[in-house]
Formats: sequence, structure tokens, C-alpha cells
Amino acid sequence: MKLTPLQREFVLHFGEMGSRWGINRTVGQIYAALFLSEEPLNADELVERVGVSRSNVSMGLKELQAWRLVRLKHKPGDRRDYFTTPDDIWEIVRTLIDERKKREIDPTLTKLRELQMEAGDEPGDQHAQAKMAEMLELIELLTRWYDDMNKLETERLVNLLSVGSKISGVVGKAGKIIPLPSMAKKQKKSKAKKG
Amino acid sequence: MKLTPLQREFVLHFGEMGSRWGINRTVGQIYAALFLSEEPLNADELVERVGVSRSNVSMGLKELQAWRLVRLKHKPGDRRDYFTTPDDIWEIVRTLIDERKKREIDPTLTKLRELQMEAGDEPGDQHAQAKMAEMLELIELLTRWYDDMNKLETERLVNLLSVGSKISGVVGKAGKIIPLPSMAKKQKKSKAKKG
DNA sequence: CGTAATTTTCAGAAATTTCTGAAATATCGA
DNA sequence: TCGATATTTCAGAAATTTCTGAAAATTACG
Repeated sequence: MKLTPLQREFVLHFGEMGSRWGINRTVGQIYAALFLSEEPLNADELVERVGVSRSNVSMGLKELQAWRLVRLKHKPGDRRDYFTTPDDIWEIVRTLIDERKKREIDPTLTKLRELQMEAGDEPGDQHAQAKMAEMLELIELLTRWYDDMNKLETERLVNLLSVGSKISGVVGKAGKIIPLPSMAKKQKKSKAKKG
Repeated sequence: MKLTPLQREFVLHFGEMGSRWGINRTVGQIYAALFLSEEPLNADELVERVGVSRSNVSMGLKELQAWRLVRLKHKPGDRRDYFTTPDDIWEIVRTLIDERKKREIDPTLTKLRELQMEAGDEPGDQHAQAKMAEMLELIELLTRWYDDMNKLETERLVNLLSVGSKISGVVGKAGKIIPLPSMAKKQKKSKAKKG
């Protein structure tokens, strides 16, 4: 693996984490190597840096493209494919969350709606139907919120994240946005009940 | 598998999704069966409903306990262990996110801090160090936000999620919370740029 | 075209994860 | 203590996933 010790450690870490993130070790390592590289890399350079077979790199890149986590580049007078990660790290986060939502949430959302349609009136299913409805409602709330936040430009999103739950003082128990003219100047101390 | 067709389909779906969620099929199925059940279930009842070996159920329950996703109950005059999922579905969501954060984010946070300490001044690491710093900063922002939101009581959290990005009109570009006295009555239309 | 460079595919090997039955361990109450 | 009941452990089997080298397919350009 032709990398500095620092970079090697980062790449190996991403490899180890890969399986927890739903990708495999090699894919994690390839991604990490691309993320750190100043220049776009071609498949052979990745073979060198990550130390796996050429075919494995090919499959890994294919998977990263399916995740939309890498982009293809070309250098003039060189017909090999070069790959990079997006420059804007927030774009990476957005893509990551989008794709995980697509893989981990959406199928269940679809299934729950499907089951709700199919569901009959078996007395033995009363409670189960209620639980499924509750789960469906929760997922719908969360995905609506996510779709909503996803529309924000990055700058506003970062502001909103930075402000965090402080903003909750502006939202009443009933869920209405209420004006608190004094809010901007002095932060009211211990306004909310302790969590 | 001794379940109604509706429940069977739900349980099988959770099994299929399991691997995407970083747990295995059996664990997903056990969880689903517990989630749907009105009554706490013991291991033998789960064997019956899920249709795997007794030892597999035992291991699955152990894993679900490690995830803090099930709780142990006891019935008077019965010394078998019974299991349930929490009644409050929001508690489930919180636990799920906590545990995934612990497994998927925290180790990387730790590693990045570690690498930042170790890092020397190799000229070949200039760019890589900057990228790692950027990633660290981003993860720290997100986890601070998460810790902050996590402190909210559920009712306020749900309100905040329901309001979604509408609240962003209250946060200025500079990130300060600015009072908008007219906000409560009429929702200003198309205040924010279209995403 | 033809051919050299490059990428992809894929069958089987290797590695890893999951699952089981049998044995070991733990717990309760007589 | 003993024995009945319940749970856990674990070695090996089964299933799944990952990885590789070799072959096939694709592409660019003379």
C-alpha cells in the first residue's frame, strides 16, 4: 500500500468501518483513498494504494458509483477513467444520507403502505395493525422533515444545525412558531424543562 | 411460523431489511415479532413465530439487548424470561439512533482526533490533513447538533420536526436567531430562495 | 478494419457470517 | 443437595459475501 503512514491509517480505518456502514472493506478503503487524494486517481493507482486486485477495484468503483459517492473525470490525452470525491463535503453528506434513506427506509415505507392496503379485519391483527400504523406515521413524519431540510441551501442548513435546539424556544407546545422579541438579545436561561 | 399472514409478511420484511440495517435476518425477525406482539414473548414463543433454532433466538435476543432495543420482563410464577419492545415508539427511535451513532460515527470521531494528534509535518500529508480536519469539523458539528436535539423532550422534538425547515426563516444568514413579530400570524410566502 | 489499452464480467477460491444441535451452565424450589 | 426447567455457549456445518485471475467485452485511434 503506497501511502504515507497517516494516510494508510485513515484508509485502513475506513476499511474496518466499511462493514458497519453497509459497504465492504475494499469499498471503504477505495473511498478513503479517493477522499484524501488531491488528484483524481485511476484504477491502477487505487490498486497500488489499497493493495487489492484490479478486478476488486473495478467492482468497488462500480459500487461507489451506484452510491453516487464518486465522480468520473478524464484527463486530456489519457483514456483511463479517473475518479474523485466531490469537493464540497456537505454534498457528500447529503448523498450519503439520501442513499441510505433510499436503501434503509424507503423499502419499509413502501411495505408498510402496502400492508395497510392489504390489511383485512382479522381480529387477531388488531394490535399489530395499530403498531404498523404508528410506525408508518413516524416514518412519514421523519421523511417529511428530511425532505424539507434537504431543500435548504447548505449555508442555511449549517446555521440551523449550529443553532440546534435553541430554536425550540421559538416553537410553542402547540407547534406554532411564536415571536419572542427578546430572543435575539438575551438567551433566556433554563426556559425549557430539563431533559 | 405461527403468525397471521399480515404479521408474517411484516416479520419477513424486517428479516430482509436486517442486513441493510447492520443486524442479521434472524435478529430483524425477532425484533419485528416482539414489536407486533401485544404480550411479552419468551424465547420458545419466538422460536415458534420466527421459525429458527432455540439457540439462534438466544443469540438474537442477546444482540437486541446489546442494542438496548428490547427489555426483559417477568411474569409472576413463571421463571422464563419474557421480552418486549418499549411502548413509546420515539424511545425506540432514540435508542436506534444512539446505538448507530455509537457504532458508526463515534469510532471515526475518535480515530480522526487521534490522527490529528499524531500528525506530523510530512509535506506529502498537507492536503490529506486538511481533508481530515474538514471531516472532523463536520462530524463534530453534526454530533453537537444531535446531542442538543437529543436533550429535548419528545413533545418538543416532534413539534420541531413538524415545523421542519420553516423555522429557517427565523435564523439569519449570520446564524443569529432574529425576532420576526409577524411570523406567528401569517406565514410569509416564498421567503426563502427555492431549493 | 485491426490492435493495443482499458474496463468489466464471472466462475471458483477464500474468508466471513450465520445457524444449529449438543453440551455446559445457571436458577429455582422441594 | 437434587432434579427439573431454562438459558447460554460453542464447535462445526451451512450459507453468504468478498476476492481473485483469467477471459471477454469495450473503446480509441492509426
